[in-house]
Amino acid sequence: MSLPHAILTALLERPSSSGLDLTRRFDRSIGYFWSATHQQIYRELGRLEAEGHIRALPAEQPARGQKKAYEVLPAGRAELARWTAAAQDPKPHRDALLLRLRAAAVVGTAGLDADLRRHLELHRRQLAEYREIEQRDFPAGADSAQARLQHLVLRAGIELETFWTQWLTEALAELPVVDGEPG
Amino acid sequence: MSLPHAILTALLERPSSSGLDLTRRFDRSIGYFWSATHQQIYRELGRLEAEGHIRALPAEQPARGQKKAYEVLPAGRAELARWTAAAQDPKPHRDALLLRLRAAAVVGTAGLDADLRRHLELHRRQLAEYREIEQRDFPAGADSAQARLQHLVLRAGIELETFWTQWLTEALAELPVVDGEPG
DNA sequence: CCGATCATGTAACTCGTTACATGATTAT
DNA sequence: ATAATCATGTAACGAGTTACATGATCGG
Repeated sequence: MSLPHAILTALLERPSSSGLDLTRRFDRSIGYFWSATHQQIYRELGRLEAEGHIRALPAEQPARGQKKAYEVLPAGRAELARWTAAAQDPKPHRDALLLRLRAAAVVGTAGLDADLRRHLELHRRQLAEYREIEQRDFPAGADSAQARLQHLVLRAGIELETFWTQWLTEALAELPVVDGEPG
Repeated sequence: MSLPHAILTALLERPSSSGLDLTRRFDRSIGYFWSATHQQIYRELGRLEAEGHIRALPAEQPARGQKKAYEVLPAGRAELARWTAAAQDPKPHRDALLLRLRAAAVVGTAGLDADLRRHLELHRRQLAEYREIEQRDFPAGADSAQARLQHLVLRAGIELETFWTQWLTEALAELPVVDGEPG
């Protein structure tokens, strides 16, 4: 149950955003570690409004096709603070790439290298993007408490992408030696 | 669509496993990077059998409560090989812990440290477990192609857990300075 | 016999995904 | 006008989760 809290966070970071505004920010920013489609976001905005956690800003529009901006209500901010401090078990991992390598150990690695190279390239691009954001938004020097936390989260992204580029490079180096169908 | 392929891999690694055998191995081993509950596994075993990818070993038992062992059929092995080599886009990330820190940047970090310490301890234990497995199953020396791939996957787990323990330590070091509700 | 546990399954629900529908606004 | 795109939704489905049901086996 994290999507409503992701939306509350995004709405507090930028009040009076619309569904589409939020959708765009779930393609970057917040979306780097919690993705969501516009269908999910509209559904969840409806629920959050029904629960009294957010409200649509008054604008007497007949809805469909018209922009609709929201703001977080005190109850929504309280719920987000509660959730942030609450104990939560880490979700079990699911990584299709690691699973594929384990499968390749059984059925062979034929044809696998092309997609590994593609993934390596994707991770390199993501890493470059994170580093640009870091230089733009977190230049060296005095930071507010808020900025330090945001920078910490960004560094997690940078270090994870760094890991994946290194690991994929290593995997590709091991692959050709192993090539060909066994059995 | 990775669960059926995770099951095919597990079944090829150890043929004539039952649903419960598989369930137990999805709590470790394969489950370290693709978790699944017994309900998911039984449902998927039914589908894989209906598709002709696996078959129940003959044992004339009336099913309910009786052990039922499966083996992978040639069509299942072919499907696994196809899936392993096929291009697949990486799934968008979802990390509740990073989301919580981003939320904490907005609503404050009060009460967050306890759960961060708990997560740190969990990651330390997981790392220790991976290192034990490495020493037990991959001692230094000549490896088969299969063992080298399996070791590569395990090293990914080790390096990811290493990252999280370091990052959480850093996060906890930054936290107290920031403490208290803003606003 | 009886409870614990092994083993297989059903049912109901939520979350996420994919495809499609509909109205409003803007540029040509 | 009309095509593109902005903006908000509906519908159907599949994967994953939680709670429960049922039969078999084994130790006391």
